[in-house]
Amino acid sequence: MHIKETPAEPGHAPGGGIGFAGELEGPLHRMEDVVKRTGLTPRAIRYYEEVGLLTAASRTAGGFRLFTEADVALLQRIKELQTLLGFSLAEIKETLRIDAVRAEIRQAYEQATDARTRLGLLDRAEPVLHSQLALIDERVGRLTQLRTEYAERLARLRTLREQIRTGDATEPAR
Amino acid sequence: MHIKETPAEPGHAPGGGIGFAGELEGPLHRMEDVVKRTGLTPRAIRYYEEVGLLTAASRTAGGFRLFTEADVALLQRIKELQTLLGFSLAEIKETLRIDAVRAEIRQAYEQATDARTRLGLLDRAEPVLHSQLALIDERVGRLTQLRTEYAERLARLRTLREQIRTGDATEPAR
DNA sequence: ATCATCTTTGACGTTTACGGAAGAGTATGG
DNA sequence: CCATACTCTTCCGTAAACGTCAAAGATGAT
Repeated sequence: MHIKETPAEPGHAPGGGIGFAGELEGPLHRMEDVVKRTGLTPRAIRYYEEVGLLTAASRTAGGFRLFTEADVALLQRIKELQTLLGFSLAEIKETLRIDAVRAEIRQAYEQATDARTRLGLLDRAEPVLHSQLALIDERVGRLTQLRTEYAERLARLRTLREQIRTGDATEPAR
Repeated sequence: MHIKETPAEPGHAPGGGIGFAGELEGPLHRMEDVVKRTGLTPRAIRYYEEVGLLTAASRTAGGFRLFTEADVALLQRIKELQTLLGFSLAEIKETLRIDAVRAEIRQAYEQATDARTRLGLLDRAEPVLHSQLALIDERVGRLTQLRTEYAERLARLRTLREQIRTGDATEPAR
């Protein structure tokens, strides 16, 4: 599954030269670039690969990792799921697995296996998507509520300040 | 700051008897009650105190912690911020610190010194509230965006399933 | 060929947020 | 007074998610 091995062309002018027809999988990026684009550290990226969040990247003849554009996107997604939703890597892995199933289904759909299998996959994928959507909704709800609180506080604070500024103090004199 | 030391009346009938006039700070709760009401563990609660999320609770003569109703509310808040918003304890601490500052300013305001002092306090409080609001807004924004993605995926997944169910395959025949 | 960077694989260290057990003391119904 | 249940502090352990060297090799530019 997944043919992805040491390619022949590692470097290929990274910075302006748009390769003419002939490339099959787009440009590949070295660790440094990916680090810059994702804001992650090399260690983190390697760790993600280690725990199976990414399929092992292809390598140069010397052993340097080469990431595809899809890898970069995946890493950005991972970071978002982590920081925005507070997902653990395990949860993220599950999420990505669902995505993979979705992609598989799309492919399988086109390559048509049997309907029962596809339905089974869909049925398993849906509740997970559902629960995640629910989780997002709940979080948005709570955050919105919290936001309202803070906004009200800010408003009151400003009102107070204005009152003081206009000399409209609670106790004018004694 | 904060007068809060070993009180004289620890037990005082916890479960039905509403104390008549005379209590100044409401009923105090033992660890077990707090645990039941918050769903937290004693260890976690002690840990929160240890890292300064709560001001150290008062104690019985023997050293048992006694929590106020405010403590319980705070613990519930902590749990919410943690599980629902995915805040780290550090972030929660910061949030609570802001709240404390706000409360302090409110007190100072009510105890009214001169107008200049009050204005100064308000001016210092505002940017903090502002940044908190901005943080929440950003989070809500990203979450909403993520939500849209998920909703779309779910919709597509359902569409696919329906297509399969109705036998509406891509290739009807060859 | 050579130097300055990068990258790799270990391997061990660190932080966060508690869990769990030990040993001792406290609270309380009977 | 006593048994039983709770609680205290202390200290060690842990799982997750990397951080941080170290030693060695790989790349790219000069």
